[in-house]
Amino acid sequence: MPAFCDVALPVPLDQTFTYAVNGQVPAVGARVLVPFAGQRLMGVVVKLHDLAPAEFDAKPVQQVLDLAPVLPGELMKLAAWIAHYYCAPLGEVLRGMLPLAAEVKRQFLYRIAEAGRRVLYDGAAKGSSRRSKLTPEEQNREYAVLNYLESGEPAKMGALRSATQANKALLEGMVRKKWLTREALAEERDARRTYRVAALVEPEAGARLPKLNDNQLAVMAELAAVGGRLPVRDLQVTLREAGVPESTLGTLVKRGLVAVSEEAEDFHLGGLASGGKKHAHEHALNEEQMEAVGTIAAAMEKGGFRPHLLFGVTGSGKTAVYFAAMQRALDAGRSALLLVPEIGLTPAMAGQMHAAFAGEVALLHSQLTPDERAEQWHRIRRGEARIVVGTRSAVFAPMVRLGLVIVDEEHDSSYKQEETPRYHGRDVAVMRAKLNEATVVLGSATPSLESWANAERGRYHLIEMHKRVANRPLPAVELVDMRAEFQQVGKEEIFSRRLIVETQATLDRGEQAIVLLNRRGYSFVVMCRSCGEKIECENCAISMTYHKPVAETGDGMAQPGQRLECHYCGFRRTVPTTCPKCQSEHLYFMGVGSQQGEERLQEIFPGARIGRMDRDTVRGRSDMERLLTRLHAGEINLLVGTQMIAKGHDIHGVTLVGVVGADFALGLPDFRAAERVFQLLTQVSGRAGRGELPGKVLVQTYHPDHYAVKFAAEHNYPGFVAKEMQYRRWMHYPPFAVLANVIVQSDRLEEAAGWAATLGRWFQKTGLVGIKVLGPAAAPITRLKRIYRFHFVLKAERRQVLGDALRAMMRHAESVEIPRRNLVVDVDAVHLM
DNA sequence: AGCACGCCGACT
DNA sequence: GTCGGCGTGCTC
Repeated sequence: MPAFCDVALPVPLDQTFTYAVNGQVPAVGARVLVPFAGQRLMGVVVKLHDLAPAEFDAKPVQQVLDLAPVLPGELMKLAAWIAHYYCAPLGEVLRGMLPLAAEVKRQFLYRIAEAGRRVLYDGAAKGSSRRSKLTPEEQNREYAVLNYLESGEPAKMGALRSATQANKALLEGMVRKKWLTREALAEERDARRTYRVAALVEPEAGARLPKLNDNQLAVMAELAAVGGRLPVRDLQVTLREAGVPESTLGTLVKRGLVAVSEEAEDFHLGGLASGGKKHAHEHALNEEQMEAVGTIAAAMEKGGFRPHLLFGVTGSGKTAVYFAAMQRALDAGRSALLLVPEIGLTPAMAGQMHAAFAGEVALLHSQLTPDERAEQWHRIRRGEARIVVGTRSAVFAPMVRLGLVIVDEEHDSSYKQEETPRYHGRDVAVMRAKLNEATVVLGSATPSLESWANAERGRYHLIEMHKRVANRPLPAVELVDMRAEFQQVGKEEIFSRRLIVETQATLDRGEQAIVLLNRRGYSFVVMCRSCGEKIECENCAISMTYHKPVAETGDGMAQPGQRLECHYCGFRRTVPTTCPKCQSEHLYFMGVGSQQGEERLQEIFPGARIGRMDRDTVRGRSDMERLLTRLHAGEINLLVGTQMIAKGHDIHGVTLVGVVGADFALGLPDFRAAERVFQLLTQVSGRAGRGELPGKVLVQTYHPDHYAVKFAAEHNYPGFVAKEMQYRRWMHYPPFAVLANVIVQSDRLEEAAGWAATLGRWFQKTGLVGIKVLGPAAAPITRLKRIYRFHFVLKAERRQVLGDALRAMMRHAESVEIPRRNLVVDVDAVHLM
């Protein structure tokens, strides 16, 4: 029996902690409850051994939470790989893999202390309370709490709250005064939600039906009418309407005629689930699609790790290929995992999934409650759900016999997690497939340069689909030179005359148009004409965006009032009438956001039925669903929105796409700017002409000669990628180098600057071979959420060299006492902000 | 990250 | 002489 175990805990420390095994031996991959710095934490066992630690006494494990590992071996390996590759603490990686946060609820056990007893016995009149800042009522509650605990029996906060109305702050205050002691308690709870089902009990052969009264007969008849089974809550509704008392069901249960059992709650799909398209994978596939499916299926059959890049133009029917490939995986007795970008998990996709795979599907996305998430997780772990569709973190789904991993829109930057552990879902998916010896397919109409390079180097097998389904043509793209437009019109207008004419024509023909305006809000800069100052967030070095109040819309959706908002930290303030710096009244609102676009379109096209799709109008899952339903039904014929509208929606009536200000990013100092613009233009263009009628795209641009814009207009991905590769090669950027962004941050400017300088000197002195260090420099966003930030960019030709350099830097940072939390390491950073 | 522990000013 | 507010440092 091993004497010790190493446990990974969810703390930002690059180490595991050793505990003494105490009685039951936990398995590697099982959860344990351990004492840690006066707390009780849930951790995952990563190693069992007999090596007694020399420098400290290992405390005993408090409780073993799982007999068997919650995480199978390959997920433990994947976690270790992520921790190493992304320089992240293993415990934090593991925390991100488990949904079980929902199952371990942190709680405290309160007990009366000596001082508390004295207060209670010496009586309320005595001294200390007079000086208290608490209200008399709060003091009364404190006494109630002391009374409640007087017997010496400890109590949880829940019990104290219901008995005395004490809240957390009150109890914490009493602990501080030493009236109470507090003991951390982590409690496991069953995250499964269940509901009761009533079912008719099969009568024994030959048994005579016992005598029943009218009420009882009514219940039996109701159950028989629906096939013998009905959830109790539904049955009760019917009975209430029929005037049958609820107790009747109980009577029937007692008489053995009806049985009531607990069943796991099923996952609810949104309203589009049953309607609309069905059996996408049964549609006739065209030749290219068949070939793609064949290639993927052959790879699965051969077995082993086989990465593929599926490059298919927008509208080429990649989704149908995914469905068919997943069906092949099921047929082979394997399971399949489909990753989609954050916004890509549209209700339509969920509906198609359910139609195609019914009970085999588990959906994992950001809007599940912790309980729902845990439930899906368990269904997958038990092998009940063999088709899993989800966003980034679904890459950790505990699949049984995983045979196929698909990453849809693999270029999408939402696969990159922007907090620790800063992993890239696509790259983790590839590693996962490798560990599981599964086939992996990365799909996109605009593959990332990294993936394209991997295909060119022969590491990924390239599958191409050049044709749209039903031989539909790609839309014609026309560039509108906004510099010429300005010269001709003589003033700055949001929409060009060309776009207005085309939009009008489209609406007149009874077709639909969408307009991309890739900024939220009304105006994204508020500037003072007197002093040139832009209004910045109090917490961040970021311009605040003006949001205009909107009159109450018909559907009862209340809109927030007039305000300035920081899109990074969420800080809001009222709109000043004078410049905060110089008191001048000449404040100008500049930059057009989607909200202003909508308003302007309403003025130009008063008859149009306009809808807006951005993070302000689409907050919950149902918002998106409602908007898409109205769009499909033609209730909306002109949609304006941010890049949200560019992602994957399949709306057949759309024949015109207008693009406004999407090339703005080309002016930014970001080596991926061209790639981003190309992807956005291509993706949004792909929304046009997906139905019977051909589509058209108008791109308003100030950079009509830029290669990203020109190649996007020609639907020429190979052309774009060739040019962009050249540039990346010259500049030693990915995919010709690997890169990491290192941020040094502190709420004190001098501290952050000092640490950055210290590290800068170390880099210089150490002279790492094979590494190029840029910096230290102020980060592009110098202050974020009240924290000052400096950064370095590290580039290397070899992955190994980069990792070694980062780890050496982290060791040095530790030796000069730069706290770990003030050092952010972002390997393969997508945004260098 | 939390959470103890300890130092210090405010108030009786 | 207490209370409680916050900065510092450690966690198997």
